Amino acid sequence: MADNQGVEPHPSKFGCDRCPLRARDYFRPFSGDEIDFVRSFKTGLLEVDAGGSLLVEGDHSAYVYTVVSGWGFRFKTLEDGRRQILNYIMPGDLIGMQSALMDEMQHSAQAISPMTMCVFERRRLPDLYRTQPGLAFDITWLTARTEGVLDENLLTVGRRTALERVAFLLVFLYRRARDSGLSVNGGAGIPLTQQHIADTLGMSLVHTNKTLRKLSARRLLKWQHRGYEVLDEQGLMDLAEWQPEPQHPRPFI
Amino acid sequence: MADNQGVEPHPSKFGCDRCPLRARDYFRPFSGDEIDFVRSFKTGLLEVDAGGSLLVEGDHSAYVYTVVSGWGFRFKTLEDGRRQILNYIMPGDLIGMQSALMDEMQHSAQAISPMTMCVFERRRLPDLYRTQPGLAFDITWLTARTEGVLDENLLTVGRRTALERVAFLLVFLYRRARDSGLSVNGGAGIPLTQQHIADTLGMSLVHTNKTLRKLSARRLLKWQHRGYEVLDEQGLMDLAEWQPEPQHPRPFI
DNA sequence: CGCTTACTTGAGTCTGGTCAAACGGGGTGG
DNA sequence: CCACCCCGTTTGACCAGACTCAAGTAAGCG
Repeated sequence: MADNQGVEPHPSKFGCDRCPLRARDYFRPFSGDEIDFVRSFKTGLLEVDAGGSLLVEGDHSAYVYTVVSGWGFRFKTLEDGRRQILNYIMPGDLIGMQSALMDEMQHSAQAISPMTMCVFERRRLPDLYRTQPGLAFDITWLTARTEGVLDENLLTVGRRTALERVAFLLVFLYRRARDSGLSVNGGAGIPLTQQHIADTLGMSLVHTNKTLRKLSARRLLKWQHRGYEVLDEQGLMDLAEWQPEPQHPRPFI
Repeated sequence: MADNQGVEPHPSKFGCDRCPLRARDYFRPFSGDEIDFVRSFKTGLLEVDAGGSLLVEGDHSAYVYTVVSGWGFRFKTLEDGRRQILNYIMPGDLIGMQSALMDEMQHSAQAISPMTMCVFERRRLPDLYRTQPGLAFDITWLTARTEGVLDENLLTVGRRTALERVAFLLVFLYRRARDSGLSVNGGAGIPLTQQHIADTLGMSLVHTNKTLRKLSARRLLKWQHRGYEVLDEQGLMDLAEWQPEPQHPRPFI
């Protein structure tokens, strides 16, 4: 599983100035001053096993995290156990801001693969806003981008058909994972189960399976135990009536 | 309709120091310095008729807006016209940040009642981040709160039944409108059509109507032309398996 | 008063859900 | 090394919640 990560598995031995994320074009470069601040802001590195929980609904966490490697998802549940996956978390993502701002976490998050995250203390956030306007702007940017993803997910779950939904989710994840530096050989490196897909798209497990089979029959993708292979990226995007927004160099902290 | 607004209909005659929003406990107070900045940041006041559009998908708007009175909604559409309402916009909400950060608007927004909004130039945002960390923090706060609302909506559309969905949406809107200072006599002041509800919850118009009827039969609410009356707030919340988060004094700009 | 928009209601259909059972591969203890 | 088990996947049969179509009613507006 370690080769799913696509980034150095032990980033702890690097300072922020050698952060493995920084090496990728996908992310925006920092000024020296910013790196210095982030280094002082960072209080540790957290490693979580696959399946481990990152955030728990109702918690009052004192930390926020930036994902360095691996991936997971955010979700909410109803009392009777119905679960809705909200979005997926990949390297560069900042999580836990909600509890930092609202006191209490209103969702949970779980690791799908082993993950490592940089840990920051929330009580130092005001400090960041006071002295690092550029980074503060980045935090807003990241939050707004997540909002955009949620918008699209809502459109998907609310208005797309089952076939369109699955097509959308799988190309979307494939592209985003690729961009984030998670090594995805045609999607095969994405350790999803059909239950994840079902819970993301508001569908039942059985119907998800049948829908995947239809996509296979159309030669758009191939499902394989805990993963899939994208056979026709454009075909999937067309089916989902979706075109990705143009890329921007993406900030992170 | 003017009495739906619940705030002074011509706030243009006030400076920011007498902003009608500021009078409500619901919103957090500003420092004198902050008010001065916001006053200089504000470049005008925009009035939009009911049904008018606030933002258009694909636009590169040079402005962001704070809603002063009235209300509307954000939405996305698929090429064939299927529409998904993402969330509702009420006084105190900041809209248009997405285009400010991503260049291009990825959703549209429309007024449901007549609206007035304060207009700010996006090019001055870096200025705000540099000199007003408190306000910058507020912007992040607002963005994160919208994200929380979207999380809940996604749970609703993905995992709640039709009856639970409608119950959820209508108490949620009722409570939030009340908190924002929109005068809602039991919800009757909320000028929604059943089509709005359908498009918010990912349901068809016909089924929305039948579901509303069931809620009426249970004496939880009463629908009346372009609006509704909440008869049993707690009953609706129970049915939806939803409890609101505790209130915080809410920032705005 | 006539037009338009919003709401209602019934009939019939279908997408997607539930239930039930079985398969297959990887891991583990004997 | 093999038997067994578990988790994830697959398939079929049946059911139901939600959709579409169609038509009619009611309420505001000019």
